[in-house]
Amino acid sequence: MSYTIDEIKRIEEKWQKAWQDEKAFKVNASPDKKKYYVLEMFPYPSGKIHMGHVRNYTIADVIARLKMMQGFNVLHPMGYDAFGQPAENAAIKNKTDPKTWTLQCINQMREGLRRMGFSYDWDREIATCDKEYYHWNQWIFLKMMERGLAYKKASSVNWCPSCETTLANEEVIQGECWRCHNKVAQKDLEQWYLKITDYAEELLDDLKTLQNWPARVITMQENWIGKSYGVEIYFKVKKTGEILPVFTTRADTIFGATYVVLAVDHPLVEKLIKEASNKKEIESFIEKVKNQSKSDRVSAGLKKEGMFTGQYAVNPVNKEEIPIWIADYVLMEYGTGAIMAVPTHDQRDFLFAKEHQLPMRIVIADPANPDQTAADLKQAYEGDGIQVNSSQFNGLANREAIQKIAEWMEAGNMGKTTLYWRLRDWLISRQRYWGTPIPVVYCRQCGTVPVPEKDLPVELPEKVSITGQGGSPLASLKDFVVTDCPRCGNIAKRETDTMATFFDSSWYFLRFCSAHNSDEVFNHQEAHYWMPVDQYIGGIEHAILHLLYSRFFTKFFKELGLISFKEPFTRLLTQGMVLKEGEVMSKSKGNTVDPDSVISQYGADTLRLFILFAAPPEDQLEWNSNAIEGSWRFLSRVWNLAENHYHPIKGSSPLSDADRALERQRHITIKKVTEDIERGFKFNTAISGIMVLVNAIEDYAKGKESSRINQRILNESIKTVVLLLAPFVPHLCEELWQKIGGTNQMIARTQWPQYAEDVLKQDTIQIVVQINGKLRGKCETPSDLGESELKKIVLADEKIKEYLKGKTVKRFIVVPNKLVNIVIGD
RNA sequence: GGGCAAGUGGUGGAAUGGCAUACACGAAGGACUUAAAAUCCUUUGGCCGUCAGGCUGUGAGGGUUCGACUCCCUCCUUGCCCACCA
Repeated sequence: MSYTIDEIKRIEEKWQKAWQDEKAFKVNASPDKKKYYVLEMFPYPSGKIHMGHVRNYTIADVIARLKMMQGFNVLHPMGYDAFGQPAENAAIKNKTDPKTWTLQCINQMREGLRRMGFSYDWDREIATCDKEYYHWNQWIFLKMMERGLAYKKASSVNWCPSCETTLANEEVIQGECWRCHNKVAQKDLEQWYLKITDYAEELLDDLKTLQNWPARVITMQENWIGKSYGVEIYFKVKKTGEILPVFTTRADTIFGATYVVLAVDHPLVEKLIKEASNKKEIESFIEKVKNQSKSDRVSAGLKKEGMFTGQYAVNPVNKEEIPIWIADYVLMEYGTGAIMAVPTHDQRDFLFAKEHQLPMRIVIADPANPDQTAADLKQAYEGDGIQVNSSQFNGLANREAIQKIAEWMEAGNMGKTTLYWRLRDWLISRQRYWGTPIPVVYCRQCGTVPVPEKDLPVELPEKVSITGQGGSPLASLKDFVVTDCPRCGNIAKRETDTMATFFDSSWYFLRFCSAHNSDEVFNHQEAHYWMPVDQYIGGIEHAILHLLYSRFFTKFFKELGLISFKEPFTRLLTQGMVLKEGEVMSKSKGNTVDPDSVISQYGADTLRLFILFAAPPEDQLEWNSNAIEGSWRFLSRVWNLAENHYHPIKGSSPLSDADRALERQRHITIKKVTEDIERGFKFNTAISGIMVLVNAIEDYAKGKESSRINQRILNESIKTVVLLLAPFVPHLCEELWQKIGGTNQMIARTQWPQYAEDVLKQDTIQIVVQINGKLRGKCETPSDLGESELKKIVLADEKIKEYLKGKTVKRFIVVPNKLVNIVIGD
């Protein structure tokens, strides 16, 4: 048979069917076998799979298949993150309902995944919109409620006017909605939160244990959690004596505080401006700032607006009376919502002070500019220096003073050292239909009552008409809303908000361990066997959102005693984006390449090989429709080798140099491919290594190296190529293995090839000779020579002699079995 | 404004202290063919040279080293993340 697309299609369909019929990748927890759990971030089912999915899942599949061949019991499941707003939008657009639309997308997606030949245990397939799944969302929510971790509070929240729903802080990217990119507004609402802040310390500390996570993901999470040590300093309102705490990380600058600024929504503001002569003016300023969206505030940039309240505060360290202002650049969400302003040493304060002609005083002398005065400053000096104008602390290095001043203030009740976190509680209620109903009932007598576990799941009503106009459609469904109070039996109202879909995806990796268990959230033994996930693979865009939430849920399950580990994902790989003409492939840009069209032209194997070969997995990948030809050509050469040059024989014959060289190349390649994948996911160089071996086999088979061909060596080499390629291009390799493997066993269940160190060794090697660091020649020498013998051979080399004529050898540097460098002078 | 990553042929990329450009794409020339496609062979960083070979070369500049794409410092450019976080 020749290598044609029709033949490839036939082979790929044949093996996809065989894997499916035989449930080739179905696994069970068996404690006597070593396990390996490979997981990719499950897709949102929005239609067909795209190139990003292909890349993500191909990487995972190679790892899964390699581990299988290495004898591990490999769990490699797949499911769908199926709740969420796009389904509602699509339902409106296509005049259908979200469930119908979603299930149809799932079917399309599953077919796309099947066509790629991924090694999933399809018996564990889950979709979060199934009530068998969201039942357990509700159960988890109840457990959190029991422990006070799920609670409802009124607060200013992020509100996306276009999605008409609330958003978590993590879903606001640069002031915009992560999904629709519209500006996010602030709104006062009563909403459900999860107390992720209770876990801030643990979430931060345990990042240290994640040795095999990309450093930048760790850094992003650290910054997001944002632990900062500082001092809460007790200023006093002069007139009333009320305490006004401000937070600072720079206690060393306390003597330079020349005014105090409050956020416009600070609780004290109303009182402070009560008797102000320009009260009306101040109030209208407050209104204006309150109505600004976050992104407006940021884009307003350096211009800082504010007003004087007419009141003064007393600085506890020197009893100085300084004015109290309100301004747009101080945020109620962080610290105490009030700051001491030190314009000489904080750029924001500096700009504000210039704008409003407020006084300044230098308290940290810039060592490069020790005599400058506040009037000389063109900008705030934020660097280190020596304390000045700071009473008894004068002369201290400011780094030291931070600590000393904090202790002194604490001792004198002027303040206390404090810890502030940037992390906020997670807002999880959404005013949308297509999500998990929050299992809570509101009763006039009993208040907020959780739905009892035995009444779960609270089912999401179906065939609901969605308008997309304000609020959850659930609120208008009388049958849903009106219920009996589980506690007193009187008539009561159901909660009509649904859960954010990030709730669903925060624990799905545990559900895969017991995918269809209807009695419990997951089985303890099964989770104990499979978890944690050994290798997790997905996009960097989830560096904070999903990966932080999942870590939080895992810590919560540990507290419940359901699991015994602290972190869900041992190793994390974040794959790069797929680009076309330098831009990210996306539907909105219209620059997508449909995997299906590539498959019908070249087959899934070529697509898989190309996407792994074109770039390292963490880098961006530029789609090049020419370059894919190279992958096709390579596979056809492998095919021809197996078809035309593999001939079973019996017995063996002595080896020539050319035979030994090929055999050595075979072992080198096994070593390289195994290490490239395992040590750094270097699929691109692993593949290039196999290409090198194929090139060598072709030369050998064509008689380029020697006129005599040793068929046994040739056969071994071809077999090795097919085995090494099996994780990358599984369909082709299954087919070739059937022809040359000499067994009926699937290649997926065949042992990964081994290499022998002694075959890698060479009797003679080439030593690179440098003179003063420049390449000047090469010498054939026996391996493992000592310095003196090596020196003898190298210095006897004719060419080297030429270079050394009339010079003195000053040093002779040897890198064993590799290189010598002769340092010469005149 | 802060943080992180990256910068290597015409292109994707390889080499992480020791032969710069593996592997592939593209291009050029050749073989086969009536012709084309496919396939195979050869060449392919730049400059000089008929060859042998020489010089030069990894964003720019400096440093460390016998030796630097690799380590350190300064700068430039690009990408990503965070951002009035006190």
